[in-house]
Amino acid sequence: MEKYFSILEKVKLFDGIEQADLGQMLNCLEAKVIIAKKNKILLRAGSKPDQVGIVLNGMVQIVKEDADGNRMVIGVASPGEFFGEALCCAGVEESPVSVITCEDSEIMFLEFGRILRSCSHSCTFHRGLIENMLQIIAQKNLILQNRMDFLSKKTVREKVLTYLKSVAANSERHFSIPFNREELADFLCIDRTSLSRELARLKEEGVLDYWKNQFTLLK
Amino acid sequence: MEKYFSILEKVKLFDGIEQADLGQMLNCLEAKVIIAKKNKILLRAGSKPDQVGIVLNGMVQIVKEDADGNRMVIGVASPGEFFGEALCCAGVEESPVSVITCEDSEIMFLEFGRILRSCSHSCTFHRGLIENMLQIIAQKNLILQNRMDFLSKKTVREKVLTYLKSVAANSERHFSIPFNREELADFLCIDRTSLSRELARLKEEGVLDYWKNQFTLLK
DNA sequence: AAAATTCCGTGGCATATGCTACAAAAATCA
DNA sequence: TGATTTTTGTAGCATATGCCACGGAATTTT
Repeated sequence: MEKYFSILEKVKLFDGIEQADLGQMLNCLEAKVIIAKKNKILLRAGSKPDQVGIVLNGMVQIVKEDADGNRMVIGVASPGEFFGEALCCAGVEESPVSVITCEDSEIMFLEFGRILRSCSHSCTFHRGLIENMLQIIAQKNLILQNRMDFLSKKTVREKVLTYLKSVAANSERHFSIPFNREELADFLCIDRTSLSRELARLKEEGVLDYWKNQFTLLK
Repeated sequence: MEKYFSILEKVKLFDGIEQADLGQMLNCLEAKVIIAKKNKILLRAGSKPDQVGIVLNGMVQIVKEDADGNRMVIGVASPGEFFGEALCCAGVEESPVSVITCEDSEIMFLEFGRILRSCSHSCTFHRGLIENMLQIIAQKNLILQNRMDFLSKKTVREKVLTYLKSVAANSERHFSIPFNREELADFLCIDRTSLSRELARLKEEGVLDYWKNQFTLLK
């Protein structure tokens, strides 16, 4: 297990846990590491999620399939990130999503029940784990909420402006965004060319100025 | 405090807490009840949220104001529901939302820090509280996630079908929804008449049948 | 039963938007 | 440097969609 310590250190769930305690903790949580080939199913939709997965290396996709069998990727997890935690915490019986490796990967699984319930050794880190978990999920919550703010807008213009303003709120009138055009369009769930067109209009109207991923809100 | 017990019983956060423990617990959590007139600000955007509010009676709105000062209602809480929990758990420093009474109301406030950290009396219910909190937030998470699924669709048709399928997945091909047309349109963030039009098309094409809020998916 | 209100569908209309195709610019690579 | 790929903007087009107005049906109130 020790060889994974360097990556485990970066896992948010373990924030504040002493490196020295890591070994005992993993033991207590019944940590198991599996080596998975590409396209291996780690969690099957419909089954009950009772483990939290941590990506040690490689990459996994969280996918959802609708009734017609169309596969939709709703998220990915890279090394240091994890999956299944919200499902476990919510206590769902049938997972609405599947989790699949999209590269050869190493995955660590923790028994969720062991995170919540202190073991007989009364390990001191359980409280920290739970607090971290609470914080992680709550933050995810806020991100989703925030994202809904502009997804709920009807027009392209509103979506873009709402997004840009929400970014600007945290910084200056001049700022850069972590997306190129296509990614931004995907993020806002709109067509790329419609986005470009609307940005051009906004610039022409003097509402904002931009160059590549650098934006300035005017007025 | 005792007069509030009947409503507190229904608060999810207290699931599994014995009625007999309620008094001591409220004391431990530094519960305070305030009586607020309509339009009283309970949490001001920009301030640090460190209390969880429980609506005992009346009603509150969770509102967000954009840079232009447009007020947008993003949620309400009725008796038995609470607010501020996700913000506290996430540890945000500046609340992105305000909370305002929209009727004369009675509100109970709990110190969030007291929920997380056991007090010196080592009250037995803390663990239960935290588990409840975790579950509540995680479930909210899944609801948001689910809602994003159809909000992210581009066309009215896709949004409606995705929504109806997600409802049908939990029941039969024949089912009813908890919305009338206008509410459904609001929920899906589309125009009501566009919704009616698209439903008419889908019926004509034999994709589904409906009467009021009763739907049947065909094919 | 009459009146008022809510709910729902339809038609007309302007236009915003998705889509395709293409080209210029920028970035990356050889 | 030259070639290739990626990124971005623009134009044309068909149509889906928001919006307004209206009317009928259903429901509630008086």
